[in-house]
Amino acid sequence: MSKAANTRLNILHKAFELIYTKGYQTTSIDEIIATTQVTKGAFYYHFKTKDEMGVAIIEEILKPTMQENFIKPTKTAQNPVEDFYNMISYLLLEDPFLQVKYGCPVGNLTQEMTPWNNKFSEALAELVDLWKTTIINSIENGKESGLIRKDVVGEQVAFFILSGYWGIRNFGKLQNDNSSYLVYLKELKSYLNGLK
Amino acid sequence: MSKAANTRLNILHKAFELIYTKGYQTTSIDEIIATTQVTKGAFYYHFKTKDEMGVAIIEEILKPTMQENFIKPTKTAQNPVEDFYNMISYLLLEDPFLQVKYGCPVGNLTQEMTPWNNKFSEALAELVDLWKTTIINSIENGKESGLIRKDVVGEQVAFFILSGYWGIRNFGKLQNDNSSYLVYLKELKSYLNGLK
DNA sequence: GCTTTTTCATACTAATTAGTATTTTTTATG
DNA sequence: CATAAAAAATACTAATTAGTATGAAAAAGC
Repeated sequence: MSKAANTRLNILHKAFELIYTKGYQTTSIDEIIATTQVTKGAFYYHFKTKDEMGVAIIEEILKPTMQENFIKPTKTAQNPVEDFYNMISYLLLEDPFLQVKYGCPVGNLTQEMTPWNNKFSEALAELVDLWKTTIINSIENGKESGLIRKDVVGEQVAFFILSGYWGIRNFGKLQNDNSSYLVYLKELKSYLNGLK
Repeated sequence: MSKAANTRLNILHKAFELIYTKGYQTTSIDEIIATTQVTKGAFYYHFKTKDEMGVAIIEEILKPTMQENFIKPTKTAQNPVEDFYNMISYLLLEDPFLQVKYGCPVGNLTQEMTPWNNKFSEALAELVDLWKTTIINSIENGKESGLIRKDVVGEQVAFFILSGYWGIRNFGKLQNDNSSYLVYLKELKSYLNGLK
């Protein structure tokens, strides 16, 4: 990787971490360049505006991460019900990057930037749609293989699961401990079993 | 109501509307006093800081509203399953103040202010706990009257319902139309029926 | 009516913000 | 090596921010 591409990625990564923990609006460019040890000239060489950087984070950091962690695994998936539970459980309890008190990066950005910034909205909507579609496909597969009831509606379940995930992430932020996660996961398991 | 108390409430109401639509951090005091037609002197007479005003909004605007709309109605509740559905459905589709594109005021504030502002966290946690407890009580009543299965765990269901609500509100913001609400509500009904 | 306290108005400050203008250094290319 | 282009460094600006200092008007108490 060229040195220039490296500084660019460095900015994106560090900025993402700051934004994840502090929020987008309250993370200043001065703060970003201070933690990246990059000057303002370099920053604005790579990004025309702060918002352009924000969208780049979504497309170049969040999207690939999601592809890798959520989309790819379902290709080799066997049992949708178990897979969904494991996916959510992993994200809530085990993912090494995500922290209870900071919530879900995608959820945070969605909450903060929509409906005021169209570029953000579009980039985030694309992400979420990708995830949603993956879940729907998984459910359809499950219906064909007989692991899921035929009358289950994939889109409904997808919205239900993802909404619950975003919501409980917000509860986690509020309470700053994962006890709510544990309670939630029990009910999620019960709900998912109802799809069989 | 005295004139002073009136200006105070006026500030709280207008500020709340601005914060609901724009977010807390991006709503400036200058903007608040401009829309309220109140001077900075008056503002800082009533509130020592912006954050103090923010907490006052939670306690003096959001809390009473929630009491009136969520807590009170359950006193005369008959069927928990139907009541939950109607409550969420009303909030999503019919409440005259709430708008799809602006999400849930409590959810928004939680997302934006936790875990960085303890005062906000505490005030919000109190609110949410109130709502949660109400749901749990309602479920216990339902279990006694035989409308809900005995093996249903109230706390789990409460978290599940509230999480879903917060989450789908975020979806609404993202898409800026209520189509996701409609899909979500169908699955919610299906889930709630499973509690019978 | 006079005084005190409450309530509000005006003008300011110091810090922070995103972004720019300009120059310098580094890298690529012939 | 020479030159051009890419990448980065420095110093600045104009606007916005929360909050303050100080004084004036309104209301309350006697």
